[in-house]
Amino acid sequence: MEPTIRDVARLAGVSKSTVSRVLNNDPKVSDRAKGAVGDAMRELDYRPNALARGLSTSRTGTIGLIMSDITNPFHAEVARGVEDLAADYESNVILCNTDGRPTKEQAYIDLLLEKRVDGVIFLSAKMDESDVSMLQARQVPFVFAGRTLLDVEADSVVVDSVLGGFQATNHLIGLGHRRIAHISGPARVSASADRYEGYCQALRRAGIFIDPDLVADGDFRHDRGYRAMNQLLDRTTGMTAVFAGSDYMALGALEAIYERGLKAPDDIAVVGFDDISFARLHLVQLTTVAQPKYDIGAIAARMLLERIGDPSADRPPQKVVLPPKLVIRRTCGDYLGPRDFDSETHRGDSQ
Amino acid sequence: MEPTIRDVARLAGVSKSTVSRVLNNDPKVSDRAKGAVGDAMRELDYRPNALARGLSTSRTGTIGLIMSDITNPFHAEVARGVEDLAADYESNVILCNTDGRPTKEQAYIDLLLEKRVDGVIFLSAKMDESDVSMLQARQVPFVFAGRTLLDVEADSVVVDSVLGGFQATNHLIGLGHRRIAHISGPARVSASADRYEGYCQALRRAGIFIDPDLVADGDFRHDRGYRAMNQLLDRTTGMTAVFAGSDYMALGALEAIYERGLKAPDDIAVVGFDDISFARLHLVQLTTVAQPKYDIGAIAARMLLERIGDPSADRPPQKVVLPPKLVIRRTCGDYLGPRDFDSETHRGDSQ
DNA sequence: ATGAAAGCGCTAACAG
DNA sequence: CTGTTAGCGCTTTCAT
Repeated sequence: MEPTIRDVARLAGVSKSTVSRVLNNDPKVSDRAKGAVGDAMRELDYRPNALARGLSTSRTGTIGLIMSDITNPFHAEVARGVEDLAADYESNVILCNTDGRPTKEQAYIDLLLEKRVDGVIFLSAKMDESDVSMLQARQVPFVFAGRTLLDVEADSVVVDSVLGGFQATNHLIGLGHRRIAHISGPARVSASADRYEGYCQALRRAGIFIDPDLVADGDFRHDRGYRAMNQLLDRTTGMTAVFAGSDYMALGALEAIYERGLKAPDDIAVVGFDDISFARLHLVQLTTVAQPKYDIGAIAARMLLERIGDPSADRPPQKVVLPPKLVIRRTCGDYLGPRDFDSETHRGDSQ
Repeated sequence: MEPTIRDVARLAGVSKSTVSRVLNNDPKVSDRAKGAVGDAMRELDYRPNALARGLSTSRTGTIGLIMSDITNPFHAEVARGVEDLAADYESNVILCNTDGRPTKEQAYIDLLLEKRVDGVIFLSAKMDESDVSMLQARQVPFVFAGRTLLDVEADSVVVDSVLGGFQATNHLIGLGHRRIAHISGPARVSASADRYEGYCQALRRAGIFIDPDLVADGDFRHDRGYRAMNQLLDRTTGMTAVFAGSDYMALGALEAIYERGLKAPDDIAVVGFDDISFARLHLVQLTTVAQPKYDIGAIAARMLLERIGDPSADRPPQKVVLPPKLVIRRTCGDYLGPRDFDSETHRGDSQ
């Protein structure tokens, strides 16, 4: 059997309480006792039972991470940030893949509640539908990473997608493009709408007409990017650039472009969104709007763990907005107009 | 406060034991009692406390997943398999990123032991150094996914890397290539040695001299693939194909090839290993040896959970070897020689 | 079929 | 500074 606090106590010649005290390094224990207990622990290779401890403290040192799919590189990166920070706080994270299905999400929430996690982080994409009511009822803190639920009071950390869309589009405008297409993300996802909004803002500011024919619906995924680009190529004329709502779609768009014997950036300039690791490959060299993926996770985790740290401090929900960053690579081509200086600045930023 | 078994008992007018019995659906409870308890649970929105339960049963329904980095697409895919299967067994998985550092790994093992996980899955890459002695001492079952520890008796699931290396090289030989280079994986990783061994076997079988000048050292990563390819290009002559130990390195190799104005497959055919999602992109179309990533995780998890299921059954450690699968795409070019039929077969296999 | 009671391993007042 | 005593919420004999 595993040694318990009791065995340690007996071996060290003290009471369980004393052992417990050194375990939680209570200042008021004599050095003598501390030493004896330490020796005993080492000798027995004692390891406190987190279950028992959790049962009496009702803190488990575990948080849940609910996301649609860890296989998505973007999510994986965020998860990494969460995990690293949790480790700093001596907490563990339980992985929950929901595939975006509410049923699965609900089942996981139930499980996490049974395990008495200290809190949970939501990383799914949909802007509605998360049933956090159970968490609220049980007073389990939670934070949203990468999105917010408008009608729910909760911590959240997001990146400014409107700004990102603006940067991407504005960069294209700065390069001299006027007929700029957009391949949007899935409906019902706030990031989609925001990126489109940024696109519109940039166009408007430049006094460019927003042509509905220039926007095609996508869903963030590769295939739809490919199809959307083909539609655009078929239906519009004079298009010289496209801003895709995600890198995957931008990749799909590039394929469609190449398939027609066109070239990027010469014929069509392409800008993506996310900066997944493959965008960086020389083979691809995709200009894109980078999201601070790791930081999204790390900050979300920190917010959560801090709140767990002192539940008494009844601070209001915080909303952290992180800035995206334009990363200029090959697929958008070189600067054409007179504002070369600006362009250089951007380029500098991105390195 | 959270409702407990006691509250349920009181409300249902039965004893705690009875409630516990329906919780574990013990057959010998009257329907009457079962109904009353069920009602009470629903009314109170009762949710059993997994900590308390774990404390008395010493089963937590949680397993640990130790890997170097979830951000690696290959690992993420395996993790997904693990998680899905754990969910089927109503277990949760705790994510542990070690970055390959033994210190971190050790710290995590300690933590998992404190949390009293039912078992752990190792997914790191190094073939030595895992300190599983603590797990053995505590009788905590564990399995290795993607590798084995030679001197440790444990379950493991791996793919036949020798066969994979053979398939890749043999395919190239079938296409008429004779001077085939290899970019190896990191030393100390069994998969590296195995893939190289497969390469040698194929060459030997075809009666082709194994030229040391044709093999360059890599580390599975992109940059090293790029550098290794450049070295090969500089130092050797007549090379018409290269088998890279990983897709990332193959991608790097392709870059080096393109940079010199050469083409794949026309000038140099390239085959990778892993079949990460990007290999499939039209932009890349990398011929590669696919590993059943998801299955590796799923099978490892199933083995572990089955063993946890009945610890009494003292079955000997199992070693599952999964077959890799050659996926033929663009970077290896078309079949040149007379054995067109063979080639078609391969192509059929891969779809 | 059901209840009473003793634990599981730890923490947390409360005395001293 | 240290020990005693109750729990934390569940399972599990052992009676009945």
